Amino acid sequence: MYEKLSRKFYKKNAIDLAKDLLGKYLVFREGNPDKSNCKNNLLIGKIVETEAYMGFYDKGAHTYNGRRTERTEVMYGEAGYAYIYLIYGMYNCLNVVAAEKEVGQAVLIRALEPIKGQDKMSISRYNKPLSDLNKKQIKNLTNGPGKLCKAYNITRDLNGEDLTKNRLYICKNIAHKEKVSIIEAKRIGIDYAEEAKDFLWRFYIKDNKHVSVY
DNA sequence: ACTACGATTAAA
DNA sequence: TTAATCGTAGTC
Repeated sequence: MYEKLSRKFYKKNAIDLAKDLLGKYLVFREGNPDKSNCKNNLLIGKIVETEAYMGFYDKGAHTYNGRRTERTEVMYGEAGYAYIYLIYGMYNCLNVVAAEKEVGQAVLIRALEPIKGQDKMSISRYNKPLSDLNKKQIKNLTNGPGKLCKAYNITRDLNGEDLTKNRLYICKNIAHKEKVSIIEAKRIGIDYAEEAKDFLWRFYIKDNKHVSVY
């Protein structure tokens, strides 16, 4: 019932991709993807919140004004690859590269609703089994860009990972097609971005309880 | 080489 | 409201 998104799906501007990714499923296989027992290592979360970073004219984007460095190189590459960077010296953020090559757009994955592997996520986040977590900790498993990377054990050594391959990828549910109501809001944490800080380029599923800050 | 700071989080 | 924590990017 889950079907992996194709390269073509990602080849659109970051705003459209950010909206289209809502309600899709982020899947990560820990360990060796080729092993037959890999179902035990599967982490799945529904994407409930995203932000679009639109490249050249977007003062909030790492690629603003054509800025091109070793770090941002992946953003200028082909769509459907993971751009992962370290923020505030201690948290990783996962992005999906959008649009055509050389455009420099990406979508930040801001929050997930845990679907499968919550026990593993709990260990990664709190170094404690799920049964030992309090209500707040359960709510906070994956409701932020740094939190979901911690829960999935996603770090920068997965930077540049091809999301059409078998380790980290995104699926749609073809058995159960869900209509998502999308709320548009200002992006978070880019107060320095002048006029761009007010653009409504943050998107989340209406009424979903796993969205990050309101 | 030196420095300022960030697409965040958790705790006070 | 604030500290934590270090790679990145810009400057010298």
